[in-house]
Amino acid sequence: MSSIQYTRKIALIDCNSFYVSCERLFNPKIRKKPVVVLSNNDGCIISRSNEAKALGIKMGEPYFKEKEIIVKNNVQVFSSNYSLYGDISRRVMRTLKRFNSDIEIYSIDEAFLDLSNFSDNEIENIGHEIRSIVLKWTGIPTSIGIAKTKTLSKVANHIAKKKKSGVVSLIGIENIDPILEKVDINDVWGVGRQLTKFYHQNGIYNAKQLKNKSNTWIKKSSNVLSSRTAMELRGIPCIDLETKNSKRKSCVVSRSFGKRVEDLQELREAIAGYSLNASEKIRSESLVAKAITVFVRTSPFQRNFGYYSNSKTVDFPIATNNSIETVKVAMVILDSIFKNGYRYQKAGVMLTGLSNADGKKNLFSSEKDEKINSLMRSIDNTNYKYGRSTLSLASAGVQKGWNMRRQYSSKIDTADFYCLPTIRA
DNA sequence: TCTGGGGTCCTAGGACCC
DNA sequence: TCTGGGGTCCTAGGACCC
Repeated sequence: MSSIQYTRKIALIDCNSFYVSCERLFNPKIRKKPVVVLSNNDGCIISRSNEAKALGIKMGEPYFKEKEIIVKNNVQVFSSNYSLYGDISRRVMRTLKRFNSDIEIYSIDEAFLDLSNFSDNEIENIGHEIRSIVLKWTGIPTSIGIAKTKTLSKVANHIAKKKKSGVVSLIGIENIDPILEKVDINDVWGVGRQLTKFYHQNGIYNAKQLKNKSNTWIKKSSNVLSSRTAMELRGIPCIDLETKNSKRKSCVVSRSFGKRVEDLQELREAIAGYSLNASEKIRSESLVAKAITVFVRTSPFQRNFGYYSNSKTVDFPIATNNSIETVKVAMVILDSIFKNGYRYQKAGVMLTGLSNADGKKNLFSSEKDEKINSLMRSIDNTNYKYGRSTLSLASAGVQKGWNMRRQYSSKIDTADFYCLPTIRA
């Protein structure tokens, strides 16, 4: 029996220590050294090189808690540089698309790729080919897991990360139970902290045990999502590849402040800026929002000054993406939830109920709307040409004493001509 | 001193309707 | 005194993901 088989095959391609790898691209001196990248505001550690992991530096830990290890071991530290990472990500995704246009870009550093059109016997080689081409063309190392379902390809990827070859395929393996038995339940895609606790209470500690549990029990004692996970572990596809770039349903812009903010005027500047930002984002995707939410809060970690957190949502009379309108409503909301005497740590704006903007005329459309729309377009164009926030509204402020900290930025921006690094051939 | 940001989906419960 | 049953829609909050 050597007939050629074409079973369903989903690959999960995951960039290794993605942010660290991006920084290393332009800085060969840190290639073999321990490196970490910090979250916005230099708050937490969100990417670690293998050398940093080996030192015991934990994912998601506050930077200040790991500072001692970092200093002692001369770990290289970077503030996050999202325009750089976004640009490198697009290059990686573009490269992947050459293998199949049926791709789901799952996050900045991960994509699912349908490889069903390759035969079972050649699939592992294809995996190696993808990996080496991505490395050659973008400089980014990846791990690749291939299996019949997305959940299983996550499992395969998890194993691939620990292998030198970086590629693991579960295609054509008759009995995968021995493999699943070695996968902790909390490493299964879709099983977080709460579910892990629940499964442990019920004697389920690894992926094999979940796979062999009855669906009715899972659905009854948990929910449909959990039973889908179990089905997928059995090789039955329940979660489709989402290859169509479907439009998002909400848009959030929020930041922690570089220092605590107590003054309403400063909060107003911040919220106005976030509103502008969010409006611009949804305009660029031709969306309009049905409602806007504003939230403010003090630090949940330092309650000695009292804790306060509040938010409020207001519907627009007519769905909009107009900055002037979003800022105006946001200011009204902020004034209504602001309370004096607190040290605010974070605030944000959320645009929800997004839908397509095109051709949305209604009874109340007017010439004035047209003028505003064209004003928005010219703001967007100018900002696109001359850099972010060239044109803004006065309410967004210019001082921005609350702006986030980015002490360790590599200042590399592949989208900004003046930041372009030079590369030797 | 210092603890990120941006998403999705599901469920329970309330409001409302007939 | 007696106080149904079933449906839809919306929202808040929780859990999960990266």
